[in-house]
Amino acid sequence: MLGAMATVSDSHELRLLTPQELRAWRGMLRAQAALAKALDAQLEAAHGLQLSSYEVLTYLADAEDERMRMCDLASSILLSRSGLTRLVDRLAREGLLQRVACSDDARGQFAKLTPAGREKLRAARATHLAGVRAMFLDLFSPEELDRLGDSWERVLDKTGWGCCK
Amino acid sequence: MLGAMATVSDSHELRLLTPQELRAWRGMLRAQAALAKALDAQLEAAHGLQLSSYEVLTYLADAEDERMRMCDLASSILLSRSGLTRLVDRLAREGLLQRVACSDDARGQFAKLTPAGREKLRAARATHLAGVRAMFLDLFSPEELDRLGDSWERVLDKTGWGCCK
DNA sequence: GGCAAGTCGTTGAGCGTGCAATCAGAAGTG
DNA sequence: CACTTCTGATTGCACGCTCAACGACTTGCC
Repeated sequence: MLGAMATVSDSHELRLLTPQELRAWRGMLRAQAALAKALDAQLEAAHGLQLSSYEVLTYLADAEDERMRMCDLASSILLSRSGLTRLVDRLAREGLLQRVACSDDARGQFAKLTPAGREKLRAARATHLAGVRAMFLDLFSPEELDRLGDSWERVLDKTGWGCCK
Repeated sequence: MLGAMATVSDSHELRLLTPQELRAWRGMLRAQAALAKALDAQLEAAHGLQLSSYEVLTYLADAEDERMRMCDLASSILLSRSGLTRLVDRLAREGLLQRVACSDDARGQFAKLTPAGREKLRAARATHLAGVRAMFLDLFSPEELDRLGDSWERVLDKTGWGCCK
């Protein structure tokens, strides 16, 4: 203990992280990375679908008339507009969605789910939700999940990301 | 409430996420993405250093003799071996570290911190830790941090990432 | 000792993403 | 109505990452 304190004094003007802080912080980084990679690999193996593609399909399925504007979609999944353009390109090429011109705003484009996309999502959702439960949700009680939700909200307020970059 | 239950029955064979679950899950995804981007941008702006580079320097600084084997480093920062090769290339080109042959194992390479790298890290650490505190650590009490640490540990056990891919 | 299998690090190819520039169209101002 | 300014979406480019393949070396086994 005292030994640890002594070596900490090599911080010249800076308060370093306590072990608890370090554990919470590095744990978060690793856990999130591990989760994302595991879920992505699972989805890829089972349905040949990337996590970002899955997210797009999910948002579309939940949206009015199964379609969304490109920019809304981009900010929903935290992707740049250019990144989304190409992602939608790929999904359209696979026939999972199609572009539809926007009548209100001639600049705009909708991405709209196709029947094939809806079916793909139906199949993938089972896999994905099972994974999310097994690797995350099932590890926590409802109270813990509420607390976690509160935590994220605090973080998101602080970083200021109600909307996108 | 009952209305919500009724609409949930559109899940044919599948239990969908409750609002609490959805909040905890999506919140985690967004919070982590927002944090990583904010911290990365901050470090880049202040010191022209990416988060992954910073991580490498940190691990080296904490290591015996300020050097680590390439593969250990790769698994520490959750990067593929080839990814690390190139990352170390960049850092070596900037003079922040150097490669050193390993005498025990002629296949091996060490990445070793240079004085310039040590100095760079010293400067960057202040920026980074301030950011981590402001956007994450300061938002939680010590008890909450402990609970979060426990949570990550559970997740990491479940995904099985003591070591790398 | 000699051979097979495994490991370490690097390289080439391919992919997904962000940034900056661009174009089309909308919205605000005189 | 003409003019500027802003926004939505796309494209070229550069970058960083992974995967697969490789060469160098180590380890285990007969």
